[in-house]
Order: sequence, then C-alpha cells, then structure tokens
Amino acid sequence: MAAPSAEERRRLYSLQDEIASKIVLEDRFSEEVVAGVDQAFISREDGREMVVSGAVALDPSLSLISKSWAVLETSFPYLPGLLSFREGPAAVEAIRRLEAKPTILFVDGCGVNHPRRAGLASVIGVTLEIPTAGVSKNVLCGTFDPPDRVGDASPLVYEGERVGYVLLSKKRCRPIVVAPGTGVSVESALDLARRYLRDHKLPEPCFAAHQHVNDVKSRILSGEFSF
DNA sequence: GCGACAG
DNA sequence: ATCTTGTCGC
Repeated sequence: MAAPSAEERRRLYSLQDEIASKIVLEDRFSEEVVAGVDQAFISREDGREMVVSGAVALDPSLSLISKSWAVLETSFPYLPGLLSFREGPAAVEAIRRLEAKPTILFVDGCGVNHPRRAGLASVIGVTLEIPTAGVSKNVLCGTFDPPDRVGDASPLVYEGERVGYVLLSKKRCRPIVVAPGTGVSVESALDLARRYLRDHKLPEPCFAAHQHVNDVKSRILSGEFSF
C-alpha cells in the first residue's frame, strides 16, 4: 500500500476539515434502529488485501432486524489519524445495504476525539447523514484520569475540549473510549454506550457487528461466500 | 530530536 | 487489524 505523499496528506487533511465542519454535537437521534458496523481484513495469496465490513441493525430490545456486508480491495494503508480512508468506503457500502436505515449507529473507531475532529464514526455519520457514536479500545489523542470502578467514566480532553469519555465497561478489562461521531452530544455518547452494554466489554451493537464481520470473513475464506 | 499513534 | 495455543480466572 503506497504511503501518501506530504502533498496528498495535506489534501486528505482538508477533506477531514470539511467533514468536521459538518458535525453536529447535539442530539438528533432516536433508537428505533440501533446499528453497529465493524471491519476485518483478508490478505490474499496474490498480494491483494481486502476490507470486509459487516453491519447489523437491531431493534430497541436488541433483536436482529437485518445484517449486511461488503468487500472492497484495500486502497490505503493504516495510518493513525487517517483510518477513515482505509475502512470508510467498505463500511459505508455495508451500511447502505442494510434493509433499515440506522437511526443511531455505533462505529468501531474514533469520532470527534480525533486530531482534526474527523474520526471514522464522524466520516460515516456525515456521509450517510446518520447519527453516530464512536467506540474504541485505545486512545488516539487526548488525556484523562483513569476510571477505577466498573461503570465509572472520566472525561477525555483534547486541546482543552471534552471530546468524549473513557469508560470502565467491565471487570478485568481495560476501559473503552466513547465519543460523538455526529448527531449525538458528548453526554449522550456516554449514555448510549452505557445503556447498550450487556455482558461484554463493548456495547452490544459493536459486539454483534464484530462477531458478524468475522463470521463473514471465515465464510469467504472457506469458499461459502464469493464476490 | 523523541515519543505517541483508532484499526 | 493480523499472526496464534494454551492457559489462568471468574
């Protein structure tokens, strides 16, 4: 995967600035269709790398409404701060293939807790005009005081702004990070993450999407699915 | 210059 | 993310 030139990077940064300018940090979501999306990768023998995205749509009681997936050839390397250019296209396509349009979508990755306020969750949300929340297992940027009791959360601050929360979601697990993508306030991002937590480290929509995409990946590798 | 760095 | 078996703990 060719690393982008300094000039190309500047162009991508301006694209992120454009996305960031369209982010809404106010609540504009409902919970009729609660979805989750996640990506996995496949390295083929011929050297090509594929991105597999899996999306799941659940109703308020977490019953499955619909699943979808999409596969595209990778066209960008992994670079901190530029993840959306690697995983965004496949994720957007998978979400478009869901039977029901999500009214709130959980994305594996950052939201506004990003150097240019344009993490994957924000990019997907602005692109598809869907309220989104970003959930990540590691901090890309920002500082915080580690929460020490299950259920506790500490503000994640970046450049003097509260961009998300670090939440201790489960015993014997490292805390997770939750932040608005767009169409969700910082407080609601935390509330949503807490309310959709069940018996796993990640909120159920994220967990379900992760299981789904890995299932799709294994079926592709076994030849059951083709594209 | 050095370290950090979503997935 | 991915490479990978067993293993410790609830």
